Amino acid sequence: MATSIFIVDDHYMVIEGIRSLLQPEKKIEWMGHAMTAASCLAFLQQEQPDVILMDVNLPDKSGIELCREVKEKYPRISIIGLSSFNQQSFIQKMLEHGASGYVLKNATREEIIEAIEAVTEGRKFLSYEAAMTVKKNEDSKMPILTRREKEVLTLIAEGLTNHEVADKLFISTTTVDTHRKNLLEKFGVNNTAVLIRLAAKYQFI
Amino acid sequence: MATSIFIVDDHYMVIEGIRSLLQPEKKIEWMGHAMTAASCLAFLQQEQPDVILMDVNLPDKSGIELCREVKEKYPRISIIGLSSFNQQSFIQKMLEHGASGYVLKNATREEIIEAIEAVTEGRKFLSYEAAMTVKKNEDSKMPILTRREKEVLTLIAEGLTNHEVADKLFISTTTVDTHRKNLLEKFGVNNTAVLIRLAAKYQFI
DNA sequence: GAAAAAATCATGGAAAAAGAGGAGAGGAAG
DNA sequence: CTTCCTCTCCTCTTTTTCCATGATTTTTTC
Repeated sequence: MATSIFIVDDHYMVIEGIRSLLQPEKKIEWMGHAMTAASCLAFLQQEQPDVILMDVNLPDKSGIELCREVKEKYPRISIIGLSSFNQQSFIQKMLEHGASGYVLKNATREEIIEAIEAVTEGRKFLSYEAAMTVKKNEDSKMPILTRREKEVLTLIAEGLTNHEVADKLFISTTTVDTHRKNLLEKFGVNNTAVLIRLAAKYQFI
Repeated sequence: MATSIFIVDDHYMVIEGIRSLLQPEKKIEWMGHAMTAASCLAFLQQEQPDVILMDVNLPDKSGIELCREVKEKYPRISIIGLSSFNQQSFIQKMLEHGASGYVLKNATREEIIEAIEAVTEGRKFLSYEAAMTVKKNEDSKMPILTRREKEVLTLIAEGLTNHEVADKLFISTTTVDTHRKNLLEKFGVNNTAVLIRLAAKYQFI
């Protein structure tokens, strides 16, 4: 029995690429595609595929949100996340919201087919590189910040001085100074410039 | 006479998608693809296509850099930038480094073909949305920096103090201070934190 | 070749951040 | 109950940045 699949991605080239890759595969039946979350949901009211390949970045809604909604209404459908960049947080969130797998857009034909097979059998599938990213980022230099440190960091990035941050958070200037020093230490840097650069890199701000 | 094209993109699905889209087109001859800047340059030593479709994000080198290199060695080749997100600075930089056009990855088949036709005729082609982005951002707040200002900004972002920057550039500390002040003024901010945040946003660093 | 822009340097002062060190209160986890 | 973490607060010194103002030389641009 063939596995029916549907794809949601706002990039025409990617849709076409996947279709072309899966064309010769007899075990896979192409049901169509949607370029927005809305049209995906509209389609699902008519027909339900076995598997949805879903981009994490959609124009009208995040793939993470769509993932949650689809799983809520149609729990039988397996969802495979699809992303061009290996952002660990997205991967994590897709899986938390019911996705069964994750493949990167530079995946090979074999990898996609393997992912589809895996999820139809109820297994999870993380493409090698995505798995590596999860791993790499875990032991990378990205520091773990406390709630307060994130608040302070955000305000620093907005240009507030220690004194202004202190006023805003109703704490002492010296406390802000301590948080700031801890931030510098956690990031392994010694001034605001590099702190903000890394914070931007790690998407804290 | 057919136009020969080559594609550089690290996403297999995109390569496959474009190939599939251009397959029926008789006027276009598919020469092959590369997934890294290095293999692209290696290919070009053997054969030169008329047009290269080039992703701005490559694993080993930025598309902007590759663009510059290719145009330097093979000025006859037209380059079309390819990107999934419409970041104005990338578009701008690709064009500054010799690209003749720019299409987004959600472009339609017609748009890609039109882009290829345009550049072979020596015209520039910016896909509608990309053009909109350029326009929108042109009258945005992105400041225009001088060569020296960019150098100073980069070093500040690396964590160097005015004194250290001065030593590195063989200029006086007061000169660095002046450049720094001008940077703050051009960005319309009043401290390093916001300066670096915006610099990161505008891809200066 | 004149005008504009960029790069260079300076003085002096106020504000802010960085560096070092210490310390107490409260909560979570073992 | 103790240990660890987070958040809080403090002093003191040094370094760095920010602000105001002005000026000379070199390079671009028209």
